[in-house]
Amino acid sequence: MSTNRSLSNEIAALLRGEILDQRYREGDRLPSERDLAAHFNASRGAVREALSQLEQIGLIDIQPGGARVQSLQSASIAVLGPLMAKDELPDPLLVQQFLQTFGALAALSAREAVQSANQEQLNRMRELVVRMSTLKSNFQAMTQQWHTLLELLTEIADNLVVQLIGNDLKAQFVEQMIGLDIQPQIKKSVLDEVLGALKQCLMEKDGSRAATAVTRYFDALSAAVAAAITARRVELARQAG
Amino acid sequence: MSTNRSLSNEIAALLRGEILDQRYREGDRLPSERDLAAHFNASRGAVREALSQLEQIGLIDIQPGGARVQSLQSASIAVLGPLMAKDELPDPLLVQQFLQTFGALAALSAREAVQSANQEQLNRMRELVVRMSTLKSNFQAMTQQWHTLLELLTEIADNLVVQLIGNDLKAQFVEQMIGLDIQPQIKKSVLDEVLGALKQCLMEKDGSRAATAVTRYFDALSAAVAAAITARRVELARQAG
DNA sequence: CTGACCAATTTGGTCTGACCAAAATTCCAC
DNA sequence: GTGGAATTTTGGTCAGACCAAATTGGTCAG
Repeated sequence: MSTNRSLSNEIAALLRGEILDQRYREGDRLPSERDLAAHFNASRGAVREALSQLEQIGLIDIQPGGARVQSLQSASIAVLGPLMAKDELPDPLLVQQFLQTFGALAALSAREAVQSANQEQLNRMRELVVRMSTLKSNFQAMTQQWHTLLELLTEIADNLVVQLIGNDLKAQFVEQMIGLDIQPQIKKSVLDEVLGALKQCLMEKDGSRAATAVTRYFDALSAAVAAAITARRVELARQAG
Repeated sequence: MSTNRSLSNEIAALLRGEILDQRYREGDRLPSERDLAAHFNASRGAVREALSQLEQIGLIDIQPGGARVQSLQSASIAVLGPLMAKDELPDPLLVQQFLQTFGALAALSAREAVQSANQEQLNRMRELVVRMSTLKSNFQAMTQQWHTLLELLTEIADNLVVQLIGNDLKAQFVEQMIGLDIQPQIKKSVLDEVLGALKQCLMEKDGSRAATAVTRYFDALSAAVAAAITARRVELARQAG
């Protein structure tokens, strides 16, 4: 997807980077399509397609008379990926917010899934949770299990809105994070609590408590990941300075 | 935004509608850009910009050799608006899922906002909740207050990810709903419970309970709106038949 | 000097026709 | 049949042109 190296995509990426770097202020006019074409040594058509992409994600507003930069707050999710990839390490706060938000949606899925699941689905979920309990020491493997569980939850919950948002979030986030090889430290006690609660919820078909447990996990995860990124940032700064 | 009546946007809307109407199956090849240009009596450039839009929202995948339709499940949020506007009345289930999801994000905002608010912000929130208590009988006015409260919550919570998702959701949803003039029936007892809980949470700075209260409200709201839409559908069918 | 009005210029939207590289298709030899 | 080469189709890009709307700049009345 991001590996699409067409010229218009490259131009879009460059302009997007400049806007996210605040090199234009909100409301500023971008150079005209003809100027941009000359600047990038491209045709107007290629520039137009690039600008069209930026308009789709809400970064600019194209009108006869000129394209204007819009405020980041009014953009769409699609800016998150580039925003996080801007620097070598993503902004810890942004990552934390990202995981918290993802957690909120996962909690909703968990609630609905547990409430509406049939016995066989409950068993499948339970299996996954049990298997996770045996992997507490291996973060990588456990994360894999979490992915599987979350997929199962969204499948059972069958909420198209959550699914679509999840698509966008994953597209923006996952490819950024896998390369970082972050090893967050989550307290074993929290993990035990979460997994234990999940097991019980599955037996009692208590969706609300399942949501609470998932929220608890993502709270811990987001805090731990943010801490890990901050630590690495400090380390990088020490090496550089 | 949607009123942009440029040719390429019209073509994009038409193709989008055809895809959402399942007139192409997942994996099917769209007609070539040249064929589409001839079909719509437009130039290839205009068609290309339209296709580029559809690719951005994940409905199609453009590759040398042809553009292929992707599964709806792998698309982006931007398809929700057109999907709901497809028929005269939106799908009740989709609307319900929409409001539930929105509620989950609102609950997250509420939790973070209440936890991190200073005394002045707490007072402002409290004011809004109190005012809402006096408007229980007027759904329209109370909804307005809810909007204000949610805006305040997101502002205080200051979570960019939630904000961006909220932008997208509102862009897809609000303009569809305001025209419907739905009057959902929410039990007074639920409203009392929610508002009372909120008041108490604000005094005790209990973010988690605030989240629970917001969730409770949106659960009731989504069920009521879905019921209202279903009722109107039945009525329409009766008139038509 | 200010503000309203008008003309010239700039800018986005579209069209036409062309070329290239990669994918898809066809066709042929084995 | 089957595999591979040749052909066609398709997306990506370029160049130059025209139109309508918006911007800009100048002009003139107050």
